[in-house]
Amino acid sequence: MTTPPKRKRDRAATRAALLAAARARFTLVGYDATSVRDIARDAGVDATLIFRYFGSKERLFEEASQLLREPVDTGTDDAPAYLPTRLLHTAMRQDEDGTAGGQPLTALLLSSSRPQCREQLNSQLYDTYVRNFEELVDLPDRELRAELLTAWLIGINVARSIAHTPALSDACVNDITPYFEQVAALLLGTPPPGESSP
Amino acid sequence: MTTPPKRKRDRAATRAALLAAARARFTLVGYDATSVRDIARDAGVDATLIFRYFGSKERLFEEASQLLREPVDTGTDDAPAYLPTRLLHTAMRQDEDGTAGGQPLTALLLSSSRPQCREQLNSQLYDTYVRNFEELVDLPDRELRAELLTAWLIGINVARSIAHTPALSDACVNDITPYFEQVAALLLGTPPPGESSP
Amino acid sequence: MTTPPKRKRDRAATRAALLAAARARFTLVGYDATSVRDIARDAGVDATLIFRYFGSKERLFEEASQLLREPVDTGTDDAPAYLPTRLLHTAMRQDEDGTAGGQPLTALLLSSSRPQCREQLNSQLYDTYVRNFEELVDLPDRELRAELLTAWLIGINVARSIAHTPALSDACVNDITPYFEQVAALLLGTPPPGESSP
Amino acid sequence: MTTPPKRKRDRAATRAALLAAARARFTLVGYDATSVRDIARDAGVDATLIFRYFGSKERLFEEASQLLREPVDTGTDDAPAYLPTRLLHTAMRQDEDGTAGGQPLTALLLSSSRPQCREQLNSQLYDTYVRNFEELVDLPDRELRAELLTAWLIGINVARSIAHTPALSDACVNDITPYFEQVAALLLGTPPPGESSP
DNA sequence: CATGAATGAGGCTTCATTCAT
DNA sequence: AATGAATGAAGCCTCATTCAT
Repeated sequence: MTTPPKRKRDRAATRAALLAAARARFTLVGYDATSVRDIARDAGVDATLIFRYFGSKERLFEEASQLLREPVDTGTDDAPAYLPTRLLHTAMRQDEDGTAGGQPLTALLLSSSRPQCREQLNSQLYDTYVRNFEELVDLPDRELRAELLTAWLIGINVARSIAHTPALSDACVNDITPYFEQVAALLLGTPPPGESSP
Repeated sequence: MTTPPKRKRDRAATRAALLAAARARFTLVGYDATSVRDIARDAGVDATLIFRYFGSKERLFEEASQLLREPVDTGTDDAPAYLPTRLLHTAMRQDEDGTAGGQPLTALLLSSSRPQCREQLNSQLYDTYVRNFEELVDLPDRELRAELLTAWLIGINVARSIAHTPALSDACVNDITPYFEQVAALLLGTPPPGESSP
Repeated sequence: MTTPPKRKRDRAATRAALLAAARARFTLVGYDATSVRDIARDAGVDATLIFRYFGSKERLFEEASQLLREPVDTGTDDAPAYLPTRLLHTAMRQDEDGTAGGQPLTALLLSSSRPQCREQLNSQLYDTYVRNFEELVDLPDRELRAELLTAWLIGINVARSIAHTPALSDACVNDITPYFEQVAALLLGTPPPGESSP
Repeated sequence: MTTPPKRKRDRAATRAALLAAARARFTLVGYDATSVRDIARDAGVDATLIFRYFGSKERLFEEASQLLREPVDTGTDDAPAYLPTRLLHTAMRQDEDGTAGGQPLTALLLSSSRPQCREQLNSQLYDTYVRNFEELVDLPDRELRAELLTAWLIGINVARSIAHTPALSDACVNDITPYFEQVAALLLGTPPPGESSP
């Protein structure tokens, strides 16, 4: 790519650069191990601007880790059978962005020494995954089943972005989809989207 | 007796106390958020002794997370069908220990900002879980299937010890075992241990 | 009309607004605790204009505290017996101005960490009070007597604008005048203005 | 004096040195204009020790400015006529300590941009001076009379330690006592301690 | 051997000030 | 002429670590 020599005097661009750099760092090493100077250096600007634009490192983190708050189109009106698959894509979205994009889930996990992050992680997991899965279940142990499937998405994320286990790191969404759909059907008690078998 | 009232620990006991305190703290909040003074206070000794006995916080962490690595009896000679269930117990062991015991996986995850931890996490996951699962598979995508099941164990651990999702946090191993055995059978292509269905 | 809705101040008005805002802030919390952005916000203009118009915060302060220094009509030609009373009015003038006016003495006191302020405070005290009192005295210890009376005016000012002691804060000049005239007469060795006794 | 080459590894001595240095600086230029590094340099120790021994700059200030809290022997049982004189000594105590001692009143005044300091100043003034004066008065305007005399002590302090007016700065307590006793008698309506006239 | 005083590096944050638009 | 983006210095504070005692 053609890196511009210096992006200057552009509020929106600087803010975005800081946010991107923060997302990348936070996703890579978490909150504590990231210094505001690191972020600023990556963004190519002065560290003071973080406070100008975000108020504090903490608020920058909140904003950077809340990308997942994109409403997660929970299936407008197509068959609910495809909802699990769509959430799998959400949890693995990192691929499309490239590494620099930053997976909010990873960032939150790596920053979980902070109590606020644990809370945010918990509520975000519920809103994004558990709640949606739960609505599909019509069996005993609804909550447990939903959380078990959510846990799997968490684990897939960890394996890929933190532990870097080889097979899962190399796999793309389509490689995993058939397995996921089978297990989702089993846990939630729903029929799989098609009749495909891996 | 002539010994002063304040108990005078011998070298081994002090070392062990420090190690235990370190393990507990690292499991709770990870490397960065744990200070040597925290550990020393928990152990009831002076912080300097950490450097005397371990050289540095870093080496204390290495040793503490080594200790966390127990050989995991990989199924001595009983039916291999029970191996997944045994590894589920390993991943959920936290309950029996109480919080202070320290879940190796949790500690490593919370400290994953450190590159060494990632490597250790990766190799430990492989040795403990992936390798064992892999040996049970006799289908294409052996590695991927093994890692997918491992990812689930990771996720269950995270959901319980970090995110604290309600249903999974309250569940005990026996609540989860039936689901796990079904999914394991599905992913690994092995018959479930009994004919039980949840 | 073609002028944009946001009022476009002319140079003089902006300068005056900054000066007024500066005077008020400096009087309230002194030099160190006042930031240029505070002043600019109060004046409703951009902080840069402070540097454009005054060069630096320091020079703004100098000018603002110069403005505070009004010539103090040292008794044109009426009976000198009324001079102390007039100076009491000067020292308590804050009431008439309202808070925003800025009491020179208070501003200088609160900014006395700066050496320049101390000098200015010293010379201003001399010019305004000590010198005038001294000329009334025809006894030994002229200077000391004049300074003792000046010190009282300082203390009254501090009690009212900084320490906020209740009775003195609520009192108006007329409540204090009789006491002051008695003490002034005693210290300066002059007859009191009238024969009034409190 | 024979400055010790280096006072080392002595908790009490280091703490005392820091406190003395802090008192001096705070008395000289107030809270804002004093940096912890300044204090530490004056004390000849590392700035970190301020946090080790006092917790924060703020708590160091509180401790340093509370010296006046020495109970101020409010006249055990001798004639109350001597109380004003004793309080004059308190307000001028700086002489005995030398400049380095630090007058808490001065420190509080120079730090009055901080709201906490204003409160502390107010309550300390009341406890030390106003309340004691008030008890001597048996006339109307008790509170006002007491505050007026207190204001004078404040002003004398300011004139000597901040404004440095020449005559008052050179004077010692005995030079001022006769004037003070006369004025105190006048304001409080009490007979002067002896029959002395200046 | 053990205690704890001392240190230096680095973290977050705010401020006055300059420079491009 | 005026706005506000950018900067560098400095401030408070915490941490791991070393050094006397």
